[in-house]
Amino acid sequence: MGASKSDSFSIEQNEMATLFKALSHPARIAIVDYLLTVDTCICGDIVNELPLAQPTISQHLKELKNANIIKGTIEGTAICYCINPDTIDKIENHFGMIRHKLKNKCC
Amino acid sequence: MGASKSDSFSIEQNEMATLFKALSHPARIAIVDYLLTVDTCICGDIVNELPLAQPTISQHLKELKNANIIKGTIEGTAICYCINPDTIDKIENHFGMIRHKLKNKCC
DNA sequence: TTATTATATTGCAATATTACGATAAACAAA
DNA sequence: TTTGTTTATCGTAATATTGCAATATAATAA
Repeated sequence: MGASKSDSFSIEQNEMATLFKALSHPARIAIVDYLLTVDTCICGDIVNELPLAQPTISQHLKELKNANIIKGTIEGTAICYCINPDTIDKIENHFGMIRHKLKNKCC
Repeated sequence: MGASKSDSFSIEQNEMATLFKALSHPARIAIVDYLLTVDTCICGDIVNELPLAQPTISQHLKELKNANIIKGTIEGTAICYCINPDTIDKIENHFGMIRHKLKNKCC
């Protein structure tokens, strides 16, 4: 088939899968890394930082934005992209839950 | 093209992307969830828990194992799969780093 | 108005993923 | 041995992802 049976899983499971999918490509990890090293949030020069064409980077940015991992605000002609700390919190909480449940396990 | 330009990114970036890709499907999130709710680690019955055929689940387990998110040890005819806490640590550390770097940002 | 600059969208080819039936492999029990 | 039980692999169809050239859009500058 190819399409995932997302109906069969919980909303929470689908949400987490969507977040991880947004982070599942090295270019998108690199974009997040870059956003974290730049002092200001003005980030139109990501194109110069990565070995990918502008449309490809625009596409990766869109996926990160759709997943709420970054947010972008228009700043004249440029766009200011930056990390959305709320989503980072969400992912951290998920792993906190995993860590908590692991405490009582045999592994 | 379709293939990602993994050569162009750092080893660390590729590693994290691989980990997130392993978690980027609701069925694999559900498998991790299930492993966390079961007291013992004997997990051959995941097939009964998820609405997917046995070969599909075997494939998802293989991907989780390749990414070191779970480990499996042979237990007679069955296989005991369980979470690999080391990999959970690795992911948590990554977000710890993100959180740390975010402290000084404008977002 | 006409550039110029920054970003997004479209369209398409190459590749990867997902799902499952059929089958194989490995092992225990009868 | 044969039978059943458990897990893995093969083959294949349906779908999704990736990357980029070409083009479009939007805002500013001249």
